[in-house]
Amino acid sequence: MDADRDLFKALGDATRRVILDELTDKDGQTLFEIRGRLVMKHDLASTRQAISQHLAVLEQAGLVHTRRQGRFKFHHIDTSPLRSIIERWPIDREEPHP
Amino acid sequence: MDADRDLFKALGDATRRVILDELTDKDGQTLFEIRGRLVMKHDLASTRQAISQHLAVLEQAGLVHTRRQGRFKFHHIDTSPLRSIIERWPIDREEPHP
DNA sequence: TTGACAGGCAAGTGGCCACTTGCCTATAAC
DNA sequence: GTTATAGGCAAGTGGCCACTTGCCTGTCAA
Repeated sequence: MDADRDLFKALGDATRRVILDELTDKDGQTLFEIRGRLVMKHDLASTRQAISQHLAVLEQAGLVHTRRQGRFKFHHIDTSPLRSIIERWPIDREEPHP
Repeated sequence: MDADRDLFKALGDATRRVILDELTDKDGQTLFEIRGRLVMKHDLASTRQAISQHLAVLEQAGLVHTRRQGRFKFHHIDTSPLRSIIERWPIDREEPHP
């Protein structure tokens, strides 16, 4: 229940959106890989714990699926929940000359 | 700047999402019309002020445009900002048989 | 088996945000 | 003019949430 609440809550944070960006750029990263990218490319000095919690929120929203392998946990993006947004509020066709 | 911050903040509240639903159903409503619909159809006993503030947030996000006429102010939905979402994180093509 | 590495659990804290409350402006009907 | 209607401005408050902190579990190499 409350699937859209989880979805929009997940999208509501800027750091989580950047995480989705990085997973779009390179899917299947570990927590530490993601953290490295946030620091390098986005000057986001987040704690490991903070990012871990962000990933949990993204997973609950169905935007990220995880896969365990040994002591690694790989994170995979899934954009299909976003479809509910454009289905709920259809986007007007682009009109070339208004 | 921070256009997407405004956008996702606007979408982050359940009442605002219902307001977008109602404007999708019937565009160009006044504040009191919207309030009436929230009470009737969604059992949301919100104050006029609360809804007014919600509409301001939606307007700042570009999801709602307003038009004044006499003492009335009509609210029009604009879903085009939503396009940035699916452009940012492309939605995978639906695969009929995985 | 001992240490390093990848990740998890849980309590505490500070800031943002939704909502209320009270008062005010403007248009229109009587 | 007087009254009702439609909406606005601004300060105060409570709750949720991002983030930290401290400690713990599990995997692999040496």
